Amino acid sequence: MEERLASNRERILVAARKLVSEGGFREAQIAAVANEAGVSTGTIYRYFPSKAELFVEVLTAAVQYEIEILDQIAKGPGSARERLQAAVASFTRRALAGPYLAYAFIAEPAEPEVDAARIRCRKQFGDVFINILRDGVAADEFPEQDLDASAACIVGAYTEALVGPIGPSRRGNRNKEALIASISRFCVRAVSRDAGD
Amino acid sequence: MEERLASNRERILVAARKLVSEGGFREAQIAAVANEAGVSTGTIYRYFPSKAELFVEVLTAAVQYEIEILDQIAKGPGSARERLQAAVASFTRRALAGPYLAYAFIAEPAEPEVDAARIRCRKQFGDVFINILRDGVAADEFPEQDLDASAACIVGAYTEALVGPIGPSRRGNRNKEALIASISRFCVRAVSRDAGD
DNA sequence: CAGAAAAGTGAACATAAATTCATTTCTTGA
DNA sequence: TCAAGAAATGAATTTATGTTCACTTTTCTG
Repeated sequence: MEERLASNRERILVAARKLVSEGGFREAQIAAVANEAGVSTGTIYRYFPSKAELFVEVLTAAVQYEIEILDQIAKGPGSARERLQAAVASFTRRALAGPYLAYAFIAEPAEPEVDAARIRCRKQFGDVFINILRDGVAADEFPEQDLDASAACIVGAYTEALVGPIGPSRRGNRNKEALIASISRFCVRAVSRDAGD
Repeated sequence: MEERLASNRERILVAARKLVSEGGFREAQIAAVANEAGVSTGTIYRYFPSKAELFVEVLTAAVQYEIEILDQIAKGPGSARERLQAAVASFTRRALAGPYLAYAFIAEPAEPEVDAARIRCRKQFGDVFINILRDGVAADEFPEQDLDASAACIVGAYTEALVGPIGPSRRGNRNKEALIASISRFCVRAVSRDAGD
């Protein structure tokens, strides 16, 4: 039954993502993934050629999903400022709901291949923001600025705020919506002429 | 000779820092450190109880040095805005000159102990910025804001801009001073009412 | 239903890297 | 100078983990 094949593959991916989200790449050994997925280690190698390729797929799939949502926002209606604030808030809100992606995204994995994929993904995120920023500068909503640098700073800012020492896992349950608002306001102000509030 | 003892210890630390700076924690095995320092692996264990403790010391020493410089700036003269811009520029300039610390700082090391030290260090950096921001808000230079979140965002912003896909190691030699200026302007705007330029 | 093919298994293997320790080399003080 | 203790060595050991493969179980087909 090819349903089972597909379902197994999916289960392995889900298990791998779960482990990464909970303990980073460090906790996601093949044996642990196999256990979590309810299969044997050998089975994993029937579906994925190597640990590295498995995790590249985990990472890119998660990022692809996020990128699509952000892209919708970036290409949608509203001023550049509104779209930027919406994009940052949307990402951080989902990250806080279950900080899956955020961890996978910041952790430095052992395998160079996965690391390379991570860098590519960060670039993709940056590109989404570059588009919004370009619109904003063209419409004279935002001042002239180095778009590459601003985009990288935005990605870094919200990532650190989510998983760094401030992040929800480190301190007691601070108000999540307040944190989301603080982060997105920071990012909007950072590329604007004035705070706007 | 106890001079030699101290000098050996120092050589090991320097060698470890060099390897981390060049290839991240991944490249810094005990054997490599021993080779770089010109001692045997056994000798390293005469000076450090474990690999983890060696790298905790490497990390905290490097960060301590940076923190002191930033603290000077934070406690020095000038408006909060000026001090913030100077602090960010100072850090990024040194990081670009030899991206030692920046890499050590972002890389996820294998050992949980080192990872914990990294989080603590990020917190320390954040605290420096919190002080500047608090001054600025008190003097009504900056609008009211979540200081913890802003500080984390600042640390994340410049870190990502330095070592992420934008960083000097990824693209051709863009103008370093221009990058420094872009990053620090981003951070200052992000906490200010207006861009100020 | 039998037999072939596919899928699944997990113990065994391979590899890499940290740590140890029996042995050697060096330093010091009588 | 020499013995005693400290320091250094690096091959051997341990540990951790990715990968393989001979074998078992399941599924499909004539």
